[in-house]
Amino acid sequence: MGETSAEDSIADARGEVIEAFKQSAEFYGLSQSYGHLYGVLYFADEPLSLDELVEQTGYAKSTVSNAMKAMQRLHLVHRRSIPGEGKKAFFEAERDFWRVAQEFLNRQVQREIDTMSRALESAESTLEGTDGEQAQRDLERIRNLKSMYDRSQTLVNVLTNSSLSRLSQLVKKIQ
Amino acid sequence: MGETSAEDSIADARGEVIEAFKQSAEFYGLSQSYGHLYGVLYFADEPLSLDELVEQTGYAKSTVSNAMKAMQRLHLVHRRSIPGEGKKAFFEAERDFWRVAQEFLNRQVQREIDTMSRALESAESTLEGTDGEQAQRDLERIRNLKSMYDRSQTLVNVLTNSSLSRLSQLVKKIQ
DNA sequence: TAGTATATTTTGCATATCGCGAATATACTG
DNA sequence: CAGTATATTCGCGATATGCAAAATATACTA
Repeated sequence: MGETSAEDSIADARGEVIEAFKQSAEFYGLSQSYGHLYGVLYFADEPLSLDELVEQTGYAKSTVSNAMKAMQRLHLVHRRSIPGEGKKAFFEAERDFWRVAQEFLNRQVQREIDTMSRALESAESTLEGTDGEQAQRDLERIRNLKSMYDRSQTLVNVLTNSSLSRLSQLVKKIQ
Repeated sequence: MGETSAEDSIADARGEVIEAFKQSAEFYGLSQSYGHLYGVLYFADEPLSLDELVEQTGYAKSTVSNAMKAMQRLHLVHRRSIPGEGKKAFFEAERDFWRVAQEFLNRQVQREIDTMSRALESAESTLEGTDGEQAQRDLERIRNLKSMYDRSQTLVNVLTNSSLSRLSQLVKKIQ
């Protein structure tokens, strides 16, 4: 039985976590490559360039470039330029998932809620002057939806404006 | 200028809401047809059969059948059989989104957290006996992740075990 | 301002997904 | 247990997506 070198242990440990990131990426509807690239950045000690990411993952440069663009939009990675390094771009992982979640709630989910709320308000006013049983039933269902979306809106506001520690304390209380 | 009939108003109002459902479906990574079918069921006064759904949406029966199967898995629709109607299946929308979200958290998200937690624990024990600066840095990053996933686990537990009204009250207090 | 290193876009291809109609399987009825 | 109504699966064509390699655009440097 041979000894396991520190390098091997580190590679093994990172490999396991990166594999889990790949599965998570798939779970959230992203392609596995995002999880892989995110994982490499997560363990990197300093920001990595496109070429370094290509070298460490084996993906094509275009793949990495597109992934970086997409993950920047999701606030999963940040772009940094390093003075004296020319045009070269460097990327680092956002390691605080709470920030990522807040940005997502604040932008994407907010849009979803807005779209739905507008549609519901419009449908509501369409039916408000309409008589008949069916119209009244529809109106009630629309108002139910609206009140649910209003509650969601409140929840999103709270989540995007509270710190994680504040929420953690509250969660503890509930439990 | 002609008067708008009650039927037209109802159709218009439903159309707007269903269109918003289609966009929502896309937002959550599902195909638009799911949103359309869900919307039709949302406004239906009683459970609808496959054929009725085909008639109201224009999709092929196989499309509707597959969509119902998928949405049942997501707890967005429920299957009901009506006594005396033979094999015929009827579907109704789950109108309480909070239930849908709870089921999703309880099943899918729980699995995601479990997978990641297992990977992190394994990686942690791989590195626990390893010396060296890099191993220590990795170990700390892994432990950070683990503590974040533990907090998520707590949050999921709270959300899946609390009623919406209880949570709403708390949210009001925070705000 | 020319040169060079680098990022981004485009292209082509393989693969996955969607919705459809036809074929098959299933479960109730008489 | 045969017949029939119904649901489900299968295979197809069209469309979209992901990846890699090549072409183009960009920004710094000397």
